Amino acid sequence: MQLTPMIESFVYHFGEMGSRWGFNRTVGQIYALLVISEEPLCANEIGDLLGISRGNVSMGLKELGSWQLVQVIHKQGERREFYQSRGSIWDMANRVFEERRKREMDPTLTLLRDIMMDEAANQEEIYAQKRIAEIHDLLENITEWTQSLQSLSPDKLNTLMKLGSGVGKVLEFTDTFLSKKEPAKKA
Amino acid sequence: MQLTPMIESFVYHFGEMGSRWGFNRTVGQIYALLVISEEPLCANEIGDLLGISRGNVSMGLKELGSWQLVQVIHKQGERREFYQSRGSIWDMANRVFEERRKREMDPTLTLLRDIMMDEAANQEEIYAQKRIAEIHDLLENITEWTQSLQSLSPDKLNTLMKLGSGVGKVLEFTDTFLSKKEPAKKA
DNA sequence: TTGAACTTTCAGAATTTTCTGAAAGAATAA
DNA sequence: TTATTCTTTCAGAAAATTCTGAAAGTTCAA
Repeated sequence: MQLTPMIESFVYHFGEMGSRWGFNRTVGQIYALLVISEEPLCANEIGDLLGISRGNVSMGLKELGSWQLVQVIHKQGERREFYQSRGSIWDMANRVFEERRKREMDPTLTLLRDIMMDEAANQEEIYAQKRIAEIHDLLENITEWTQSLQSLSPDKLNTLMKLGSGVGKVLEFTDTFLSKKEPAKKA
Repeated sequence: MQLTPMIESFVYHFGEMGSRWGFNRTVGQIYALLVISEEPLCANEIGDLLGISRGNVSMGLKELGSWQLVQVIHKQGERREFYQSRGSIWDMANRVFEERRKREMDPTLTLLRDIMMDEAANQEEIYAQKRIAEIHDLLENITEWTQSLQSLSPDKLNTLMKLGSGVGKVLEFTDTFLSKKEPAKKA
């Protein structure tokens, strides 16, 4: 594999973006490389292509492993380990969401719940709790919603995405539909 | 306003989370403070409560302003400026999404499109372009989808969220509905 | 069991990000 | 105008993060 200008610009940009998704630049670059490489790559090759140390590659791959974004391949008669990105683009997006939820949303929800259970000591805390409850409800909603989207088949997810704002029209209709077919389901 | 243990734990946690949402710890803390304070706060008070320098507060407020998350209040007979969080929790979440989309998704989509336009120089680049196209399509889908969600009324959004995985059932039904009422809409 | 070929770890170096505080700027009142 | 009270800016300090490379660890063939 060689780093042509095209591939280079993709890898570098992905590196910058990576830091927004919860991992650092190098990790992003390593991942980008594995995603666009048809062949699995070994650690040395990754280090050479990106111009980073062997140790750094090792750390990066470990991190990507913990996100379940890469897998190790063993080649016939090779002692080295080769690395490959796992699953389809959709799977990857799902894993990133999932992982971020676990690492960020869940602890936040826990903290907010704890605070909501505390006895408010004064007027200020009463107001604070009210706001915190709003935030908690919003995050909980979003969390549950995204989780249920993830459980949808890729096929249905796609339909939903394609609907875009058309989802508004469907909803107008849905109220009646749901209340007839399944009274008091959740809302 | 005083930093009771309850409020402190909220503010600090929000600070940590803030960095995940595109701004740094201090900015997150300042924002948390403004969100749970019923009264607008002045810059000095914020600095004192958080134990950070006056200059840092100024930078933080500027940043939050650029995200349109805070607004300045002028009090009768006061020379100081007071700051307040803007809008409801939903509005805030929307602004953060919006801002991140502009800063991260849009540039990425542009880059990916550029790469897709390039002539592939060899087999490797052909494969790379294929993958890049997949990523592009996914991101574009997500971007359009979230944008159209944002244009929904809070009311409808709420219904949608509450639906959770029930959305799957609605979809089964939707195919027929949409193709009858609006043939060849988008999907 | 040894040695070759690899991987991982981690202390300290390098880099990047954030923060401070002094100085400059702005608004207002007298 | 000047004095006062606030805000902003930004160079350099401090802190946090990331990276390197040498050493230790692992695996396997012979």
